[in-house]
Formats: sequence, C-alpha cells, structure tokens
Amino acid sequence: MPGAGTRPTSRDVAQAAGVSQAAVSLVLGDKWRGRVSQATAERVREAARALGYRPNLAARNLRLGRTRTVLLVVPALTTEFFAGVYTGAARVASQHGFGVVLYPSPEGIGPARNPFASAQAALDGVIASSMAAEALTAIRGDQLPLVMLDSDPEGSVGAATVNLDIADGVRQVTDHLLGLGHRRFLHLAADVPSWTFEVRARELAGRLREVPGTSLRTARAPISIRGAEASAQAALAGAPDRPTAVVCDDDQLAAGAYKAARRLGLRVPEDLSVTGLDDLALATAIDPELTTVRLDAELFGERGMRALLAVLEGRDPSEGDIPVDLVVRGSTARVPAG
Amino acid sequence: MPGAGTRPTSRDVAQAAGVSQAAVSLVLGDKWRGRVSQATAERVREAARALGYRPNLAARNLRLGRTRTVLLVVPALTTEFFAGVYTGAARVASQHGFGVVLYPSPEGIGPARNPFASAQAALDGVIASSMAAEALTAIRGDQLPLVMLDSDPEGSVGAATVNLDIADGVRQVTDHLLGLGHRRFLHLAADVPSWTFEVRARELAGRLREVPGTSLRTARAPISIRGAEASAQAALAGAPDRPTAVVCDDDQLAAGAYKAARRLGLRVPEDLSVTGLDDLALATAIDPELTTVRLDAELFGERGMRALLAVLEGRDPSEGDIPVDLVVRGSTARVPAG
DNA sequence: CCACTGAAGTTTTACGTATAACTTGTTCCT
DNA sequence: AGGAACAAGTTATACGTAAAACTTCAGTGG
Repeated sequence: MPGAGTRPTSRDVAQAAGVSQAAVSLVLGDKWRGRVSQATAERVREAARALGYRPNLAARNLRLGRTRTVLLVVPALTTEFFAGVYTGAARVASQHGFGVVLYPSPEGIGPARNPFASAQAALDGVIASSMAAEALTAIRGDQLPLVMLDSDPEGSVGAATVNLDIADGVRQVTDHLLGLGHRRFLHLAADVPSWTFEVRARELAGRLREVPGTSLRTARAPISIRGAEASAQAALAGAPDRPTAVVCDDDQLAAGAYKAARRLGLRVPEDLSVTGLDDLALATAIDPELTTVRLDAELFGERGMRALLAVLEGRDPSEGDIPVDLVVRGSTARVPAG
Repeated sequence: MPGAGTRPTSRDVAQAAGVSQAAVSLVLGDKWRGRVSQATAERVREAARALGYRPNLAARNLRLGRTRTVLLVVPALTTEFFAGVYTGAARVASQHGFGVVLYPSPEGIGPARNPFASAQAALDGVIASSMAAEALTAIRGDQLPLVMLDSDPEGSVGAATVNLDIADGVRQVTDHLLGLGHRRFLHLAADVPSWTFEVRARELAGRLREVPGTSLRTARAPISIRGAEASAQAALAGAPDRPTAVVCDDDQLAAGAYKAARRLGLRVPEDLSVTGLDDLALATAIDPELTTVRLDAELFGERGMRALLAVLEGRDPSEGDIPVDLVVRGSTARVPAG
C-alpha cells in the first residue's frame, strides 16, 4: 500500500494486480500482445484505474531520452496572431503525440534571451519566431533541433526556416495603392530589428523605385497603437507634400495611424489611405475597416511543427513559403485630387 | 570522451576534471563549501564550461521529485489580457527559481479539458483561470496544488482562489451611467458559462433593482467583435424604448456594440453610451475611446503565482480581491433627451 | 601520543520507467 | 516420443542526477 499523499507508481499497480512491474509497463504501454494474456492485461488496467495511476513523466523522459515536448518561442503575446500559430502547431503536435510549450519571449519581437532558463521542461526541439543570433546560438549550443519562423533563410545557418510570403503581401499592397493613383508614400515601420520587418522595407522601396514619380518616407514606431500614433502624427504634420498613403508594418501600427489622422483632421480614406498587415480582429473593429494583408497564423504554426517533425525524423523539412492575401476594405481609396 | 552527438553528462564533466560525479554535482549545485576545495571547484566549473554541459532536467526532476515548473491554464489567447497574467506570473516565478508553462485551453473561456494530455512536462502545481468543475476534478485527481483565477471561491472546493474585484468594477460602471441619467440598460453578456460573467450579471441586475424606474435587457454573444455586433444589432433594433446604455462584459463585446450602433445609424455616445471591461489596447483604438474598467492583468498573474507558492510552501495563500478602476473616456455621455 | 575534528573528497544508492534478456510451461508437428 | 515454437510472464538493468553515508588524511588540543 503506497503511503498517503505519495503518488502511486507502476510498482504499486503491479503489486495490486499481482504481477511484476514489467508487466504493468508492457500493458499500459500497449506492447503486451503476445506477452501478456488478455485477462491479466485487463486486471492491470483495472488496478491502474483503481489507484489513479499516472506515469511519472520525469522517469519516462529519462528512460526514453526524449520528452515528446517542443518549445514554441514567440514574441510577447500582445496580439492574437501567435495564439493562432500556437493553435496550429499544437494541433499537428498532438496528432503525433507531442506537446507544445509556449514561451513568450519577454523582450517583444526583437532579440530574445535563452528561453531554457525559464522553461524547466526538457525539450526535443524548438520552434522559434523572429529571434536574433544571440538566442539562436544558445539554442544551437544545446544541439536542439530548431525551426525558425519568419526569419532570414540565409542567416539561420543550418536551421530550417518556415516563412510567410510577406514580400508578396507587400507587393500586393503597393500595387493596390499605385493602382489607386497614390504616389507619395509613408512607410510606418516597426522600430524593431527583425528580418521580417526588413523584408517589408526592402520590398516596398524596391517596388516604388520601379515607378517614376513616387516618393517614400519612413517613420519608425514601437509596435503599439500609442507609439504609432505619435510617430505617424509627426510624419504627417507637414502640409505641403504630405503622403497620401501610409503603408504600415502591421495592423496595430495602422490603428495608430488612424488616430494620428483623426488628430490632424484628416479623414480615412478620403484624405489618407492606410494599410496594415496581419488581419487581426482589430482590423475590422476600427472605422473604416482596414485594408490589410491576411496572414494565416494557424497554417504558419502547422507548417512550423511539421517542419520540426521532419527534422526530428531526419526528413527534409523544406517547403515553399506560405501565400498571403490582400484584403481590400474601406481604408484605401483613390488618391485625393490636388 | 563522450560519443559525438550525445550530450555530455555530469560523469563526462567529472572525468574531464579528474574528480567523481558527486563532486561535480556538489560544485554545480553550489553546495560545495566545506566539501570541495576552491581550486577543484574552479576546475570542475571550467570542465563543465568547456564541454558545454547542461544538466539533464528529466534526471534532475526524477531525483528531486519536483520540477520547479507550474502550469498556467488560460482561455484562448485572443486578447493581450492573459499575456499580462503570464508576464506577472512568470516574473514572480523566476524570482523563486520556477518556470511557467502556458497552456491555452482550446475551448476558450468555458469548460477546459484536462491539460495534462498535452503538456508533457511534469508539474509542481497549476494556476487555472476560469475553468469548469470537470477539468478541476481531473487536476485534483492528480493531487496537484491548484490556484484558481477568477473563479467562485465557494465552488472551488479547497483550492485557493485569486480574484479581481469585478463586482466593484461593475458597480462603478453602473453608478457612472446612472449618474449620467441613464435608466434603460442593455447588458451585452458573454455567451460562456463562467463564474466571472455570472458576477457581472448579478451585480448589474442587483444594483439596478435598487433604483426605481430602471429597466434591464440582456443579449448574449460569443466573445468576439463579430458575434457581439450581430447580437447587439438585434437587441438595439426596436426603436420605441431602446436602451440608452450598453454595459458589455468585455472590451471586445463593446467594440461589437460600436459596430452595431454604426450600422443602425446611432452615434456613440450621443445616442448610445457603451462601456467595456478589461481596458485592452482595443479600447483606445476605437473611436470614441471606450469607457471601461481597467484590470491589472500583471498584478493578477503575480498574485496567482504568489498564492501557488504559498500553497507549495504550506503557507496560507489567501489575500483580498484585487481592486479595479473605472476609466472614463468618450463612449459614455449624458442620456439623450426624450 | 592519541583521540578528535574538519576538510576534501569518494562510493553508493534511489528516484520510476521501459525494455532486453531470460524462464517456465504448454501445444503441436513429425 | 522429442523437441520446436510459442504464450505468458519475470528478472535485471540503464537512463543522469542529488545527496546520504562513508573514507582518508592533516592538523590540534590535552
């Protein structure tokens, strides 16, 4: 009889069922066919149920040398985007008997510290979003299989990468605005060093360079509505050759641009077109609803987990970028005359 | 020499430093004073560094019988609220050498399934938000120390509870609206069975019952902007004795109420006052900015973790409810004449 | 000079599991 | 009849760590 308060072990179950510990392990591990009789197996299962036996995961992990647990490192969970990524990753993981532990990096989207100080769980692999070389090194020092989300395929030496086709999204936005006659652009950029934001800047600038008569200014802001508001207000204040379109690095920045516009007496979209990127719930909460690029967060998470499974099984993890779609709503309109 | 690809163990470090495995454990566990010489300790640390040694957590957890890891069960991470809770909990945890694993329950705020199927990590305790009896039973079956967030102190048998003073928040909102002359109220309620929402309904109804000449209708909606929009639109459609104030169970529902109002040609706040609860970033992104009740998510998480630590150490976890504040912004105004 | 103390270690063991290797008894084929 | 083949188990071991219990040796006080 196990002491009160102590959790029952497989040995307790064995004793209760009148068999050896090995038999218990075989039965509960579903490896008993041809090794244990049907009747005995049932007896073991009954004993386990009666005692409320739950295997000690630390012991199992030690024995097997793996945990079937992976870490998902994400920037701070200030939007629902990474909730979607987690959902997708967790769905695929559970189909393969894996668990996903979520680690929101304290520093936001930028460089993240070594997550292993916090996550006491032993891990089989890591899916990391938008991290800097520093943390990457710490992880690779641990020899852990690694998949990078939304990161430079060149920069992440050896690690598999899974990316959304952000560049194409920016192209679609830019072409949409050019088609509406816009020529003077403001890029409201995230004030965070990350490849994913570099792509936006590069692609927008590149596309505009191909079209004569266009101009591009850039304003940087921390990724928050308040921060974006201040930055956008300053950038839009000059009346003479004010931009007619604001391309924002994400929907939160776009919401800040709305507020700046309102403060300056500019109407969206009559005086100013605004675009976002993400398609958060926020995008349809604000008025007018935001023209933005829809990112499929769940698919992103699924693909990330699938890539990690491939790495773990020694398969090739590479697949193409995930397509994104422009969603045209009420925040973009034909360029105002004059 | 450890085989290529295998992680070095404490035994490898011992061999490299020319000492026993026990000495390595003592030195790295900082228990060496009076047991190992300064010089040897330094030699061990150097060897560990050289080999890139990281202790096997599964083995440590098995040996110690604890993991210094706790699980934080939250509803789906669709708003930044629970990100704040996590941040607060993780901060306190790391100060005490604990890690926090985040488990977003797949079913939203309502009844959650047993999280242990997914989280392969062995756990020392659980902080669970707004869960139903079903999951609670599963957890208590595991004999795990448990702290409930935002749950009925009566219903959660034996488990410690940490609560925000939501009731007081609802009182403040109601008194604010009554003071502005409102008498016809619509309660836009979350369509989810949870104690935290029952409190809102009870408190609002109770307060209005004390004031003669008031009326209260209730509309239920899933917690999303879209869902709230549809529900609020239906509830506000009847012209004659339409409510003049909409009290929403959270900010997302309030954003939906804005959209319904706009669709019906009602101006906020001139024709309709709207209030929320949470004070999300969304609250200041919409126009007009939302009058709402600010909840201190980080403090909530801190208090939750502190309570769990108290339980783990056999101390009394109980503290008072966390105060909340009404934040008056532009979405509430004096009741329209007539 | 000898018992004693303290420093500086080492040896050993236990944590709970999964599984390889072994044992025993029965059935079946030739 | 004699073993081969198989069912139905058991015994023993390893995973990597932490720490209790033991050893060895040098110095010290009476």
